[in-house]
Amino acid sequence: MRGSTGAKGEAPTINDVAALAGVSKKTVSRVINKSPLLTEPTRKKVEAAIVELGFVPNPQARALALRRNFLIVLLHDNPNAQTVQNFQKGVLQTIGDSDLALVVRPVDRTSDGMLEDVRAFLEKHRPLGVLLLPPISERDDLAEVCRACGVEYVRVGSAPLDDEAHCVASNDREVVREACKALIAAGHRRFGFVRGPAGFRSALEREEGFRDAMNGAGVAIDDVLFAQGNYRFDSGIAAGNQLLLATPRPTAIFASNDEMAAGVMHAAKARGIDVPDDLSIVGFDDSPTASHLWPPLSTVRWPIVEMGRVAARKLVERYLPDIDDDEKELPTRLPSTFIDRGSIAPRPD
Amino acid sequence: MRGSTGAKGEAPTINDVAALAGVSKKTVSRVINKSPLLTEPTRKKVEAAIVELGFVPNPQARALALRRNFLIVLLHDNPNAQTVQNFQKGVLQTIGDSDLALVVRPVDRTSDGMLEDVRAFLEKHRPLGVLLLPPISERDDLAEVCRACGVEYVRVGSAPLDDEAHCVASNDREVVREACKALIAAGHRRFGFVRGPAGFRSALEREEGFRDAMNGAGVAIDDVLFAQGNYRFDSGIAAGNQLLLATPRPTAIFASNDEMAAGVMHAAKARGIDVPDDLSIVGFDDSPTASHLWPPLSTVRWPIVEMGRVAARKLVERYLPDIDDDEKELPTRLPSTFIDRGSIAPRPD
DNA sequence: TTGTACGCGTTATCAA
DNA sequence: TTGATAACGCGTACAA
Repeated sequence: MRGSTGAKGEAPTINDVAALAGVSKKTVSRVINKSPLLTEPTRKKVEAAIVELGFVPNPQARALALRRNFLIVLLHDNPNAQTVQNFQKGVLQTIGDSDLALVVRPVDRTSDGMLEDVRAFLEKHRPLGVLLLPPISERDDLAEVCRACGVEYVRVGSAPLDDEAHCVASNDREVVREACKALIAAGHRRFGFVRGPAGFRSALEREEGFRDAMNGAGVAIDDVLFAQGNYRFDSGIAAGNQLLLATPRPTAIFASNDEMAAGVMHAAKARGIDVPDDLSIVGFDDSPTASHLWPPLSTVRWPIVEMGRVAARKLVERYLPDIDDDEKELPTRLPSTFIDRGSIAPRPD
Repeated sequence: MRGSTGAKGEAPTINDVAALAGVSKKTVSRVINKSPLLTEPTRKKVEAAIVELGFVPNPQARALALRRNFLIVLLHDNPNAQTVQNFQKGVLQTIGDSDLALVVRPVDRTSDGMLEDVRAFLEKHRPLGVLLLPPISERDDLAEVCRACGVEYVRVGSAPLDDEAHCVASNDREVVREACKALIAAGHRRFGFVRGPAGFRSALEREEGFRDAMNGAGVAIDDVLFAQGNYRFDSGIAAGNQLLLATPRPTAIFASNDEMAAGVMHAAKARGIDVPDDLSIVGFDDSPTASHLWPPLSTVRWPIVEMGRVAARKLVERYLPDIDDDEKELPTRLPSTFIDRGSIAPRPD
């Protein structure tokens, strides 16, 4: 399989190809980089030599000469492992057979030096581009750091966070509205809402969607019980305990993510409140947990693999225009899906 | 914060440092690489220049000169996102402030070209080392590819898969035995066991641990009901349905991972069998789902972050002997923990 | 203990 | 359209 002429056992270089094809290094380089000003016979000759030797361009040398590494960095501070994983999957679908590699870089949003750390990392590794996952994708100062370092970026979020070329977004507000409409259609009028952490765009969007649904159905917001959460399981339990103590008790609770919805379900079970007969619950994320719970949790699914694919293509396209030119326009909005499982039942009476 | 002398706005190079310090490039190089044969004043001079310029060695140039990239590759084909994530966390704790970067590379174990893909990837990117997560860590041919490419590797597994320098292992057999002893101590004598996929070392080790416990308690293996699973939720449901149909019904089921345990729990709930009053269940992995289920699932936790830390150190140590020389020996066995939550109850009677 | 000259494999410049 | 030659920034013989 390897180059049949790999005399010294070492990988063949551009010089070997040039010598074999009887041309100069630069011409070989032009073939590699698909320069348009090449004679067809020259190109053929070189390509034949490349195949014969099994030549593969050395990425280290290219990186040095181009002052740019063929790397995509996935920057995230995401507690949801499955989301990160699925996004990676999408990115890798895009860069699969190319020369690119994916570097994963978790960061600590609570750290003071975070911004400087990222800047140092980017200046050191000079990646082609950066992919930003929420919640840190929401920070404009991070995007600014990327620009300052001359590194392209694409941000992923619950709603558009930047111009079309630099973001990929879900439609949290609309899909939450739709999910809540399902609760309303089941007859519910007494609602609880578990908020996501303050300052998170996703938390804001989901709450807006919830409010839209309430308004649309003529449910007074004043009658809705709100509880603050932080996207984690424990905060869901606390919120559930708080909401389920109220009189009259809500018959339906929307939690801004699945972890908290699972917590609400815990709180209900611990109080002998049956889900869904006494209480309907809807979450957000379609985490693995959602389908494993009993009853299976109705929730919302981001098209996260697709988002990874698209985000990576937005990033890579301008550097590797040969990737799949003839493809459709790259969307900025990738709509989420409401998945109605078993945690919604008609209002108890 | 940047070098105050960064005249052209470009990053300072080793030449700038040499010029400022009044020494040669090589001397600067020696300082960077901590060569022992340097005068103290020379070193000080150079270090002062480095700080003044804010010089950071260019990794691309180093990679080219050393014919080696300062990259660690995490190779995995692991369906458990949380495991991968936590392992990454551990790896990053080790390489945190160094020049290293972590490249994540999912592979498809079912693909024919997998081995060649990995080889091509390694030859192209020339990483310092590779970290292998189960189940692909169990494949000796993959380790062989690493050796052939001159790339160091460390394998992670349920039991030692290689010599001490090249692996980090849990003690699945022992900890499963311990977990099952808890079931026996609760009075259970009629067991069901849900197997992991055939050919997986982890599946084998866990079954052996289960058998050890049965033998130790004088429970005849012939009286145990076995069901085959594939580590996925659906197979857990199927296995649960199969086991719970038997007469007499098992009062305790050990599932070889949490996903399948959740499936068993589903099957039980769907049949109106109460967990844990009618049926005790134990899983393995301590996935996020485990604590979110109702009742919370008793399970086993790998010290996966620690494993990532140790595995990375085993890999990096010989290349960066200055990392933390004065640390303790690096262990090969990192014992797992049995976590008894709410899914075990005394045998019903 | 330090410096000189060259190599690593690719791309860029600019002339032919 | 092609080629000779010089970067790119660092490491290593080998000499001093």
